[in-house]
Amino acid sequence: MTTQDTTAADIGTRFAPSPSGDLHVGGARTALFCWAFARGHAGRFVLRIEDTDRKRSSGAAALGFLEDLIWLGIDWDEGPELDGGVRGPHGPYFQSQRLELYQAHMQRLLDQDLAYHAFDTPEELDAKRRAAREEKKAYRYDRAGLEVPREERFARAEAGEPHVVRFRTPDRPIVITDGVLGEATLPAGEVDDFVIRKADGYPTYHFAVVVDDALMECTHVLRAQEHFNNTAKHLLLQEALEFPHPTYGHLSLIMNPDGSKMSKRDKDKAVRAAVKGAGLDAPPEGIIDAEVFSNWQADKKSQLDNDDLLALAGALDVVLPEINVRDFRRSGYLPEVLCNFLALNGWSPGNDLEKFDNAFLCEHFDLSRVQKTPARFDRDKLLAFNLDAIQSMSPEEFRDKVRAHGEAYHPDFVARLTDDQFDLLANASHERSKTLDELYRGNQWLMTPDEAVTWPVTKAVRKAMLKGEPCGLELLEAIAPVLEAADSFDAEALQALVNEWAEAHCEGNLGKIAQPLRIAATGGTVSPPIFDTLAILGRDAFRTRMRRCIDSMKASMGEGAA
RNA sequence: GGCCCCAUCGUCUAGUCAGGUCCAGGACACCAGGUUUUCAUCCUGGGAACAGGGGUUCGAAUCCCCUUGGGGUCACCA
Repeated sequence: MTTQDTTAADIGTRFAPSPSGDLHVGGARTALFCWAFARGHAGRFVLRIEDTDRKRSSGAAALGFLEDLIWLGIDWDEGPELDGGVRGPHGPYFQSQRLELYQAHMQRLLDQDLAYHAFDTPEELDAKRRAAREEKKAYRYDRAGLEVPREERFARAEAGEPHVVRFRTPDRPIVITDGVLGEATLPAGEVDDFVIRKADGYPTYHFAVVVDDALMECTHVLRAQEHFNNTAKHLLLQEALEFPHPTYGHLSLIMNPDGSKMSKRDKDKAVRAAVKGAGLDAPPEGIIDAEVFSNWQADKKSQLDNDDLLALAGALDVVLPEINVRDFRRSGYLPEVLCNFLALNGWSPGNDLEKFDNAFLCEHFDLSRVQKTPARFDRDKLLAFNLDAIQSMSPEEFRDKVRAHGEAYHPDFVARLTDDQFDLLANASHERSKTLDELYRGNQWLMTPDEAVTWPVTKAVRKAMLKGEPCGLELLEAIAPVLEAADSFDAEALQALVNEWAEAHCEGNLGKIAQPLRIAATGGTVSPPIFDTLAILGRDAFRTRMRRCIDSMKASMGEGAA
């Protein structure tokens, strides 16, 4: 279990997900650790696609998660490439393309009676499983298949009778040695004669993983803790096939803050709660298909596809919990921050150090410091890390990154602004940005045409505009001509101008006039610093808005009095 | 339910393997002040944990046992 007597060049790790368009954060962390371990030991990092489930892997394999890995900064030495190519000497890297390989090793087991054909029907097995459940006992396969004589088994299989192949599990305790958890012993009888080839001829996960780890020379297998008990099966298979045992390391799961398992279903859950809260029995106009919606409502276990979920969440103003790497990217997290934070969930370098980059992780990652307990995913802390990273960027770096993010996720927003406006906005938003997405979510006032801005009289608006003597609205009317006649409309000039005016008219209290101006410019009370806000908007747009605001406020005052 | 594993502030964790320097350190969150033209930052201070019970030992967060709690797993899914 130590790597002391293995030379660094011999080390190989792999990340072996089933094909999917999205990478779950738990998977991302597993990939990150496997990658860091290989890189830190001058080893190989292999990417393998576990697509032995024909039902789930229907059609062309969706390999969108490769993009997620690349975005995170995780590269691989062997495996499929994004453009459809392949690299590495141990291919193919899709298990569905390695069937002959499995078959050859399967035959060895069959010939040696280490495995056998079994003809039980799924219905028979189901019945036995149910019976075991009713007796409150763990189900174990009863070896009914072995009651058929050997010759007959081969003959019937040869004749094409539907069957599976089961591994003949030796009747003895199994010791699992794990680089993270230490040693565990499963009592004899715990592992039954598990299926290694399905009726459709495909190997099961257990068989494929053992053959491939050996053939692809994976010396270290880091995977989720849900595989811990499977390791016993894999150890047995390795012995039967005379393969070496890799070093195993089982990583604890990543949980929600409430302790439940982090799952894509959480997104549906959040939206369902909002739908229920809003008392909706049909989708908001034009958001998603009504039939899709009602089917989704009828079956509480069903899941909406991501675009529908996003649309519905947007309409209901709920924030979806980020689950996949893609979600975090969309929310404006930086890849290096996500890696750092993911690594910190389950590993720590010690010495109270918690901010580090991937290079550091590669250099220092080791199994002995991996946490054994499940970690709850704390988005607040991730957000704080992201804030720190954004604040340490140069203005140029922030502008470029926030712009790239906008072009990907808010193209209409970016298109609506001139480059100068965008740069002003980026600079004004930098110090208050926790994510790359906030600029877009927080500045919708820039997206509204000047003639369409409205001024709802919220509590904060009432306070800034209508309270005090003189009230904000009066001040706004007083300063309007001054601003309209301003020589220059850049932030600095405006600041000088308004400051001077405030000196004369508000006893130097800038706050008295700043909020009315902000409300006039944006329709609300939140925006970047006021002079930046005005400068970004520009003189003409601001004048239009200010005049309309004054009219609107007067109108609502009239209503209030009536 | 059977089996396996685990257990430090609300959360992520340092300290545990080589028992004393730990009436337990850091970070996030929280609370109280302060800075600030809104929001967000930012600054200062504060509360907050060794799950419980037995041992071993001069001495235990650290070693052992039990209880409790948590997680995983019991498919022709991976």
